[in-house]
Amino acid sequence: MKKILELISEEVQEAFEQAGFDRALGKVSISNRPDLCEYQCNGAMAGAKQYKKAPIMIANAVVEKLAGSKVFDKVEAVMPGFLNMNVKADFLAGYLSEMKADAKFGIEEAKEPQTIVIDYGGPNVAKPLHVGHLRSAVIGESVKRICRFMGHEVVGDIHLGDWGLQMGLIITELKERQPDLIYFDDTFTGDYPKEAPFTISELEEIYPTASKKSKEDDAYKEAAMDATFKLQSGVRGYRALWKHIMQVSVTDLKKNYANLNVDFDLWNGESDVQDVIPGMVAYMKEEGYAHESEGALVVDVKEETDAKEIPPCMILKSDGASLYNTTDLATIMERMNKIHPNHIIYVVDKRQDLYFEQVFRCARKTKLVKEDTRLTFLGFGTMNGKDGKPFKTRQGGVMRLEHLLNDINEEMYKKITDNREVAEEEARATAKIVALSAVKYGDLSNQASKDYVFDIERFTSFEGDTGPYILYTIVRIKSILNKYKEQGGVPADAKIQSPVNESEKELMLAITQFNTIMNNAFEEIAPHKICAYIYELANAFNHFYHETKILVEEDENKKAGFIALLVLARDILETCIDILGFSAPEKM
RNA sequence: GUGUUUGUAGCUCAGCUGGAUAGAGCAACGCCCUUCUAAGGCGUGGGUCGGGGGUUCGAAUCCCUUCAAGCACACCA
Repeated sequence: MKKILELISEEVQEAFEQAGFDRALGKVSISNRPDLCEYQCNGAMAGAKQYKKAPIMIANAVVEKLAGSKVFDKVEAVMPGFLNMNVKADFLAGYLSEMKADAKFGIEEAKEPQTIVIDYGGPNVAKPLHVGHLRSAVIGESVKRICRFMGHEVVGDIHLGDWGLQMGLIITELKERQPDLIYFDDTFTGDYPKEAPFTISELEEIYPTASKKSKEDDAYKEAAMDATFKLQSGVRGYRALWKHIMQVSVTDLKKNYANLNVDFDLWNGESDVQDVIPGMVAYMKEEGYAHESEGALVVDVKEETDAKEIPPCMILKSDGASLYNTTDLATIMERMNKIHPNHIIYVVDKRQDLYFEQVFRCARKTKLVKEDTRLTFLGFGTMNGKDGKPFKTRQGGVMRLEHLLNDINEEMYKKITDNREVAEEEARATAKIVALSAVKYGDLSNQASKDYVFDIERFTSFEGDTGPYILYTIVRIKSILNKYKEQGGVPADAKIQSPVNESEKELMLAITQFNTIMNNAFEEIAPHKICAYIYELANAFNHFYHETKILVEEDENKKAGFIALLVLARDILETCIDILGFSAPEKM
């Protein structure tokens, strides 16, 4: 269904045309002076030059044509030429009724659904997730849900760092510790054990140890590089160990991501494209895209319009080894072949901006992607501590994601039990739900591209622009609806009525924005717009709640109208938070 | 050095495809619970939109310039 602004604009555009002016001038927007009106149109001022008329003259002429409109309650021309209008109560009620009857509250799904791949620039295996992985997961998950809600096909790929030296390091360290493992016996031809010879916590300790040793000990580093080479050339025992590392890591990663309510359709990684790299490199050479430079194989990607020199995109290092670029390009090629995406969105740290610019240009130049395939770099900013510097533990180390989440759960639990008597188990469960809203809302309510300050105290507060405040509002609505049911009412049967007071009308107006907001959030890939919207909606509800006695209303018709509005408000709020990637409890 | 991003209230942030008096939240202060969750609501104070030019009937928003901070700049990812 049409957005309310479209409906209103059409009405005003018609009036502009009837008055002898260009239709296009009749575009209506939400009023930026809510004290004066609900909607405004500035077209009269924009058209003044073109028609050599004073703006107010044009505005007056349009007002005249709008007399008797079925949409507007009030239309007036104000100096110097603003058109101010309020909509009729029954028009508004009619619009909301339509929204309520629609499965997606008025959102029209894309007529030509696109296939969108989201690349989370995933974590490295065998390393615990840390706070740096939070944003990619949280933002990516939300972007995925926004796109899906708008009717597109989305494939989320975690894209693990599962190849290269880090794997060689782990294997080397394992060999130091357990040289007798059959994986290191070249003469062994039987089946390797199913169980990995290490646990996740050992693995998490092995990598940093090995990494440190390799920096201090050249022979060790040599050994690690050799192990990497053996792994990559397919030595059986090494491959088997690699599989164990992968299996143990991925199991752990899945558990951690599940706690964040984040999941991926594909658990691909760098290792998945190794087989296609030689073919891709050969292709780039044959077609003359790639050439040698300082011993390395590169593709030039600079353009005349560049304000600054963009270095070439390196395909192979001078020792012939592949690197991140190679893998990413090969991944693009594979995706084009297997998934045929219209659009690939990379949700990665914004510091990789230049790097991705190179990769994208290279992919276009070498025709790995079709001309109309969109490649988007959705770079996100750093998560800082209260001091404005990158978030660290109290000791100054990197904070593990698991610990961060535990801290917040704990904080939330404390708040919940401080506030009222709740059974232990229920308090824990509620704390977990609310804590997740705190983290995700805290992150998503900021523009993705900006750095932001992670402040547990602020995020977990029930006051202000926070996740818990949104949940509290939803729970409040649910509570009223439950009481209504206890009284014998059936919320689902209630019909929207015309608003009976100002705060109800304001709530209704806020609800009508859903369609516009979702479209904007999708177009601009901007989850923070949804946060801003639900905050406004929650405020509108709370205001209405305080002005209006709902359950004690004696006029049953009016009461049903309130209830219908609450049902719609709840559904839209819950839809929005679901799109943001969290949910509301029944009680809190 | 080059490029790039950011600079809005004491703090954390919206607003940036130009429109009327620049908005929220937190913090401060003051009201509102015999009434559907007061984990709430209402209100008050607080701003050279980094500075300076320009374009425009109109600029936080567009352009130029300047200052400050962050980040990036081919064999890491």
